[in-house]
Amino acid sequence: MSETAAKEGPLREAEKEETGPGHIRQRNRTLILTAAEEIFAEQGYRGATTAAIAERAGLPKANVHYYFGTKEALYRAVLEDILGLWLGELDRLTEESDPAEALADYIRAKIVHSRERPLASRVYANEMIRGAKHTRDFLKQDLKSLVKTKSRVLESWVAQGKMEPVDPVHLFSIIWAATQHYADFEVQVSALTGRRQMTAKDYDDAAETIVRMVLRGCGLRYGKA
Amino acid sequence: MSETAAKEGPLREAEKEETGPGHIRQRNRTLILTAAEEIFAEQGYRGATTAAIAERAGLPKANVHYYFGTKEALYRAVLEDILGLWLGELDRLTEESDPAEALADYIRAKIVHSRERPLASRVYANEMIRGAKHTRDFLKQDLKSLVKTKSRVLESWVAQGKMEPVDPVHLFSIIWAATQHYADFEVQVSALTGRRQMTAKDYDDAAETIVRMVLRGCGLRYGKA
DNA sequence: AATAATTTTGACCAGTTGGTCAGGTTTTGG
DNA sequence: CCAAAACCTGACCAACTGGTCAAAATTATT
Repeated sequence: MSETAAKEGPLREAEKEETGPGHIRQRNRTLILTAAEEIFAEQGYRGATTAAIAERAGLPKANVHYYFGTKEALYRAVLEDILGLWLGELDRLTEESDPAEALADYIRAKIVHSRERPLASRVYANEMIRGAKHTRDFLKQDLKSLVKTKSRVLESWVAQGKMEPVDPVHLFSIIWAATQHYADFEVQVSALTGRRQMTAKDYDDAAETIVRMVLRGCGLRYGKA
Repeated sequence: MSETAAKEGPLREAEKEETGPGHIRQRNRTLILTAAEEIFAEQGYRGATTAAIAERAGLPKANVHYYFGTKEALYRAVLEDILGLWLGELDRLTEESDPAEALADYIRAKIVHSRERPLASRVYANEMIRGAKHTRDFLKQDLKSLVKTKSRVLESWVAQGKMEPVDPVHLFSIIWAATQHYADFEVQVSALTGRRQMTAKDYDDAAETIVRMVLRGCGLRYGKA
């Protein structure tokens, strides 16, 4: 993991704090959540064991239960962390913005996400594959209404003559599928490129290919065509 | 599951046979493999239990071990079944064929696959997410060489002036991601459309949207643009 | 310093897991 | 019809599972 190196201030981030009430709670919860994301991503929900999570976090198993109670509660906490990241990313799609620019920015941002937080993507993918039992409400309420809102933005773009009509659900599905693929199926992509890991250029090329297909698919200009 | 109703002949399929040596083996192995695909898709490798597979197959657990030995061997058998399906689908991409037609056919065929065998897709997705520990050789040998072969087809299309250059790895990645998304993330797509399940029209619309983006992304004509 | 609140953790438990096996039943081939 | 091969399965096991708990250690508050 590359350091997100902001210049060291007196207190770079809240989590840098090492005294005060609740600081132990904060630190250990973060340790456990990070470890849990790794284990859930690698093993799935049922395959993940609280013992493995505890070991990865460097804490005794009983400590994990002290902070999160049950394995399911911990899983939900991990998912909520991830969904927090997911939402609010679509902000750049507004009626005023230029469709080509906004969509391209969004796709590139999603690819950055796949590169920087692949484990989060994998936990989410696992949750969907298994039927989204813990995420039903999020899907049917938050995500659905968000997509509905953004659909109106797309409609307004079409009405303004800025782009061709496209089914919004399928547009978003394709963008999400293509971008998250590089997190979830990284091992397959790496096998095909012949490299052990994907490089920064691989991710950039992926983003540009997706942008090109999506923009032209929406009747927008990209490159020479 | 919709019946693949071919007219009832005296022996519609080999598995219809009900006598002869090995017919019990054949029937039970199929029962177990089908059940295993379901359970592995729903629960992942570690989450699937041999007891659950046995119950779904309608057989005692010991019988599962009688035919497949270990859970891992059974999992490998399921994967091999699936990979058999995957390969050979790319046959329609040849130097002589028309790129737009061939790619569109391929995408539509993949979507049909997502609709008809979503469980297979989910088992495979799970395997990739978890690092492809049982599929390394397939990826690095069979799949890689297949993509290399098809890359040359794409190159020849470009050389013939039939299409613009596109990175083949990313092209296939996007096609696979987008098409398989409708199997793996069906619950998410359904939540967004507001229907409990995707309809035949949903799959058709999905396919057309993907075809449109891919063809235009490759500098090929689709629709009015 | 004394007390209260929080945190830590080894030991423990009941239920589940993949896998085994011996002794039985059924099917097959002659 | 009979012996051999194939098939079946209840009972069992050691390892592991999520979760509990009470006593101890640490940290916060007065």
